[in-house]
Amino acid sequence: MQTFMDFEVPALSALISADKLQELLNAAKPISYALGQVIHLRGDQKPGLSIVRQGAVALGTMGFDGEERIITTLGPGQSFGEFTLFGNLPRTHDATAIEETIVDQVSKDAFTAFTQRYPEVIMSMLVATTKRLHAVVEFAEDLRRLPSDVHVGKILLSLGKGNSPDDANRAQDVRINQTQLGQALGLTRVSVNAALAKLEARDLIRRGYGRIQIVSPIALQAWVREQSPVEPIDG
Amino acid sequence: MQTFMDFEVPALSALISADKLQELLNAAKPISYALGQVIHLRGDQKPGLSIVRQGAVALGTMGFDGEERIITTLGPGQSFGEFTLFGNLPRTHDATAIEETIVDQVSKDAFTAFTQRYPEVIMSMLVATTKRLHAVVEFAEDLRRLPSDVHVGKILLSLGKGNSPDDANRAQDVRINQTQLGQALGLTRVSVNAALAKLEARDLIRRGYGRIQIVSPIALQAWVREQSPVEPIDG
DNA sequence: TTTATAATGTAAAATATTTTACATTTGATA
DNA sequence: TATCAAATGTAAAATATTTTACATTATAAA
Repeated sequence: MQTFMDFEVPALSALISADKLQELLNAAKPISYALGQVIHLRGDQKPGLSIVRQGAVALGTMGFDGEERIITTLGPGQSFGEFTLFGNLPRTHDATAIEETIVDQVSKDAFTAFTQRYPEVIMSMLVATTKRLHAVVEFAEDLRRLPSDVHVGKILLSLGKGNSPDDANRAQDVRINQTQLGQALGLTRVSVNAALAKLEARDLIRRGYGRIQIVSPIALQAWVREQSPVEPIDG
Repeated sequence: MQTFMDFEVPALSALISADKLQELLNAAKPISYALGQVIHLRGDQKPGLSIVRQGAVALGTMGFDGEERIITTLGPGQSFGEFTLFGNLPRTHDATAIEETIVDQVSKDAFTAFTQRYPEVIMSMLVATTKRLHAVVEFAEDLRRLPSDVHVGKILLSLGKGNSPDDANRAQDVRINQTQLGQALGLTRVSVNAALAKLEARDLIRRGYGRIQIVSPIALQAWVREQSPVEPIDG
């Protein structure tokens, strides 16, 4: 599923074995949501883990203008709500179904029972959370230090990685529009377009409709490194 | 100890009981560092948990100009290196002793043995890591969305919180200089000063030498909320 | 194919931020 | 106290980014 922050939410199946995951799902309550239906809002108190079974969920926050800024979208197998479970925090983002969606809702008690039965799951969660923390720390660093064109290039690389098999020399398509890219980076569409124009002038990317082609991932990466004050660490 | 990112590193003593912590320290190797001595550099591979016993350690990264950008400073009882333990990542920041310092170095093996003996420690780490993740996610959001004066005000509040007893109406001193504040927020000193001048014009703060006085935390907080597109969630 | 919508490309004016420069103030310390 | 280094205050020019506006292009749907 397409995400456009450079910290991805790992699918639960990457953290928990299939049979354990099934057991967890058995303890969950499936709830259906129509397209556009709100699942919960930022600030909501009810803790629990939400696992997308079918469809897609957008996580974001609403701005002054009443417009939703989407941070990431989650597909089948992906989950959200960890902050409410482990951080004792209210929901940190609005969640909206952007398709016909079924979400398996695991209560905090059910999840606690599950981890008591399989304590090793906690370590898996810790590893995943640590990696996410690292990715976000680096992202925050980039927000503060990178010029916009370099940052645009860098995030394109991270978005491209998930797509095709890793042939770093072959051109790669990233399906994202410039408005979304701007929201991810804290820039307007106009600035994103200008940044992309600069990259295009160097023949590193090509602008398309709802997509951007990375001409050569390896070349783009080399240029980004050259422009970065700090050597990137791959998560 | 003074930190100036809004995600603080909790002291280990907040996560582990005193006797267990002592046991962990017994398995550690104390190493002394002189003022200015480098403990490790970003990218270094050797995993392990480092616990400050005495003195102070600055974490940061070096820019093009060769100047260190300090992200946080750690004092006695605080630790660093979790990314290498749980994320299997190299060191993500340069660490430098900024006083005569002793660091207890716990090897990865020693730490693994410790968590096997006390599995509940893993949950404590997960809770702490989740809270830090949440704080950094919100911080990244602020970097993208808040005008500089609002962001400066917000970070002052978070820095002030750690100081005096919580009398939200009494004036509060934050000991930080404008250059450091700028590094934390991705702004230059000149911009920070301009932002502070705006806040001062509203009588929300007063600028000092190496410090900033929050005239009334409650008033500053109200103003920050008013200017923020999203209601803050307190971690 | 036609039409409507979404998305892009770009220019110009308005703001915001950085860069550069220099004077002043503060605090530490000789 | 006198001196020095660190930190602040501020102005002006140079850049970068946003805002606003409008034309063009691409895609999906009728």
